[in-house]
Amino acid sequence: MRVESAFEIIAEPNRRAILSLLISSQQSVGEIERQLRMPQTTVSKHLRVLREAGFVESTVDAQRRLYRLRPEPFRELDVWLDQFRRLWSRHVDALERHLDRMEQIHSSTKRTQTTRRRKKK
Amino acid sequence: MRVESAFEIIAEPNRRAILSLLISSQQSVGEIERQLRMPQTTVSKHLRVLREAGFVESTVDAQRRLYRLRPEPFRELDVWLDQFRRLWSRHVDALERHLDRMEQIHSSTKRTQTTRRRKKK
DNA sequence: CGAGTATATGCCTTGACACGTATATACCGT
DNA sequence: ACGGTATATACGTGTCAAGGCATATACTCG
Repeated sequence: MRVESAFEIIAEPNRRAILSLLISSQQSVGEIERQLRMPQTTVSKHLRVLREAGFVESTVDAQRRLYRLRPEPFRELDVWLDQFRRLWSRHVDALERHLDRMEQIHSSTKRTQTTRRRKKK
Repeated sequence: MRVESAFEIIAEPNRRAILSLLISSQQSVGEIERQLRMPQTTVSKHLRVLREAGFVESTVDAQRRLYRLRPEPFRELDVWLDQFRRLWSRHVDALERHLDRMEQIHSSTKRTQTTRRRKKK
């Protein structure tokens, strides 16, 4: 059982689809299979990978297994991504400043129904 | 030039290392090479992938190329991850409720230096 | 122009992984 | 206990990408 990083896990499109499916509520393998039009063995294998990586957990319900999300690995991803958050917020600020200036420049002329910018906090 | 999803790009550990390096400031290929102790061709190839995926951009400085981060792909990742954000905040809430109850139960007994929970919004 | 430096690219090998097919395991209702 | 349903696993195969090595390109300085 290899220890793969959360990043490698979510690199696979089908796995991301499964994860997104599970947001609404827990699902059985068969339900996932039908909704994603994916062979059962494929679904089961991806679920295994997801389970071993901690993205999902399952409980037994008769002959079904119900899979649901677990938060931890998502947190890990978020922590990593957080390093870069300054990056795009800075960028958005710059964009807003730019738009504000444009608005200012044109404010004397025609006042169109431009959506109001909210002021920076 | 294949169009790979941002997820596949960041699945590679060396690429994540490069991205993290570039947070502080733009760097030349040689600087990256030295800091990450990675062969130059490897660095160049990863940079190519990162550039084609929009994670970085470069400018020419004599015979050097300076690479710096671009925000867009990170945004895309954040948007995806955002779907799951309810998940772990819900989880934290549940934990807080639990701890609150524990505190309540033990409030009559010993009042330890447990870090105060902030009240839920 | 020639040597040196910085970076990019092409080819090849190897390993990982996603998928299909077949099969095993487990639980249900009758 | 048996047939049916639900899920997991084993094996073989094709694909693709990362890395090593060699080489190409481009710029600089003397």
